[in-house]
Amino acid sequence: MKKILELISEEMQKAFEEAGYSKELGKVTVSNRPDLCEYQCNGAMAGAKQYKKAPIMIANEVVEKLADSDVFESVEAVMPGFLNLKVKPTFLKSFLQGMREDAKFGVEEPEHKKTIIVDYGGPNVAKPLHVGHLRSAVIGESVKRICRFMGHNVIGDIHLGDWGLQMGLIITELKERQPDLVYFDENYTGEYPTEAPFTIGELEEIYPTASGKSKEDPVYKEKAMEATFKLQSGVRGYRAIWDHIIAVSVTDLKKNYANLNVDFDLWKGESDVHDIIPEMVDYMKKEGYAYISEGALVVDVKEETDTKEIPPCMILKSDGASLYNTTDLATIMERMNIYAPEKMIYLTDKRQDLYFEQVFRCARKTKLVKPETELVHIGFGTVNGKDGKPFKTREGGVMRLERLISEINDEMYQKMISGREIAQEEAKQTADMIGLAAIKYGDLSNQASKDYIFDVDKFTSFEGDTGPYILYTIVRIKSILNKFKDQGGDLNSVSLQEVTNASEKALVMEMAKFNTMMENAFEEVAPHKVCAYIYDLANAFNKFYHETRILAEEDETKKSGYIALLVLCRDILEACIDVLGFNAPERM
RNA sequence: GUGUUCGUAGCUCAGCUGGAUAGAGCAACGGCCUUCUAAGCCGUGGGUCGGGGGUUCGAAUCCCUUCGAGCACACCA
Repeated sequence: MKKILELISEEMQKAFEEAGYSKELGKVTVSNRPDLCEYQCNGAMAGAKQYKKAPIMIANEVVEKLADSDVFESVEAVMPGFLNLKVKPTFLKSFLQGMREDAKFGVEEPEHKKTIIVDYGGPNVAKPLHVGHLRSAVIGESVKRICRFMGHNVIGDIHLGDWGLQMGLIITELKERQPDLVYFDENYTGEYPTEAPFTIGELEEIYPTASGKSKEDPVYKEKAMEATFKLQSGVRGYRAIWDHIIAVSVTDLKKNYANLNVDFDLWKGESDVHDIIPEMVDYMKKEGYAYISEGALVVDVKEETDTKEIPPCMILKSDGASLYNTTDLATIMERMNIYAPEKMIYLTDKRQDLYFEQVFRCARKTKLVKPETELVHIGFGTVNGKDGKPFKTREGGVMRLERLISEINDEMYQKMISGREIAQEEAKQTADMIGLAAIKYGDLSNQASKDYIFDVDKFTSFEGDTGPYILYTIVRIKSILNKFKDQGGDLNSVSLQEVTNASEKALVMEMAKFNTMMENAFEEVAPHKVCAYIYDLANAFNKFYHETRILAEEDETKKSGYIALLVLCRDILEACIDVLGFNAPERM
């Protein structure tokens, strides 16, 4: 289905051509002066120089050609040469009808369905999730869903940090505490226990302890590195402990991500590519891409057009060990082999911009990917507290994600139960939904690349441009539709009508922007555009709502049109919040 | 030092592929609930778009310069 601006522009372009001007001038945009018109075209001014004519003269000639247009209700030429446009209700009605009949409200299936891998989440096993993990999860999930909505084949990969020194640290600390565990007995040949010798709570305490010790004690650090090496070289007992760590940790991670309404198609980790690293390194050496520099194996990624020095991409450290780059490149290689994606989108902190530039260049240069494979890094800003510094708890510690969520949800719960009768269970469930919407919308409505202030007070006040406001609007619509059904109405038999008043027309024009907006959000990988859109749409609806008596409307045809409009509006809003990764309750 | 991102209302942010009077939310002030959920709606005040040049009929938007802030610059991830 075409976009509304395309249809309007086509009509305008025809008029420009008929008047003897280039059709490119007929580009129409949404008006930035809604008090004057609905859409505008500035082509007359752009063409003035080319045709050596006053813009207003060109504009007047174009106006004449549009005298009996099916699209425009009015076309006015205004000094110095603006073309101010209003569209006909019949035109809007048929456009909206098209949206209504389409499962994706006018978003077309792509000509070519791409396979896209979204790499986000990136938690380390055995470490609890904290606010820093929030953005990757929330933005990544939304990016994944936007791509999916656009009709592509999308794979979300959590890309666990499960293979580095941290694993050696945990194993070392475990050995210090429980040296008699069977895993540390080199002569043991039997089966290892199926139960892990620790809980998630213990694991989360062990890691920071071990990490602290290794920073102060070189001997301890040496042990941890040795343990890491033993693990990576396949020592049985160490692998068995590692399996436990992963199992315990992943179970906990799944629970936490589920609370955020985030789910991954792949739970791959750095460990998954460990075995193919030698193969990749050999290939890079053999093809002459990689060489030894200052003891380390590197690939040059400089380009002539660079305005700055780009350091080479390091493949192996001078001690021969692999590093982050190595696993990322090996992961790219593996993904190309298994899934052959046409696009890979990475979500990490924006401080890793240069790093990903190096990795992407290296992957291209060494032909791990095809020349046309798109590699995209979306770097997001840090989450700061009200003071502008990285977000902390009131006591100054790192804020765990679980705690953050429960604090917000508790606030929502209090709001739910104050001054009204509601079952405790329903209040709890609804509070959780609203809390999640508050957190996610609060994050997503900011541009990903910017740092943002995570202000708990702001999030729990839920007035204005917030997730709860969006949910509230949806709930309002649902409530009206439910009443309509209670009064014997049938949602399937209502039909759209031509708009009759200003706020209704404004609402319809907002709804009509949907496919344009979604395509734009996809192309720019920008969930915040979806947020901005539903905020505008919710505003347009609420204004319409206040000016219009819907259920009390006596003209049945008109009422039918209102209800049809509400159904479509609800469906669009719900499609949008689904893409953002949250849902609306029935009541709130 | 080099590169990079950014600087818009008291605060948090949109707008940036050039268009008419620069927009929201919060905060402040004032209206609107016997009528479809007031977590809402309507209104008032608040700006040299960091500064200075330039391109253009027209610049918050593009170019240059300058000031200020954040971040990154091979053996961490």
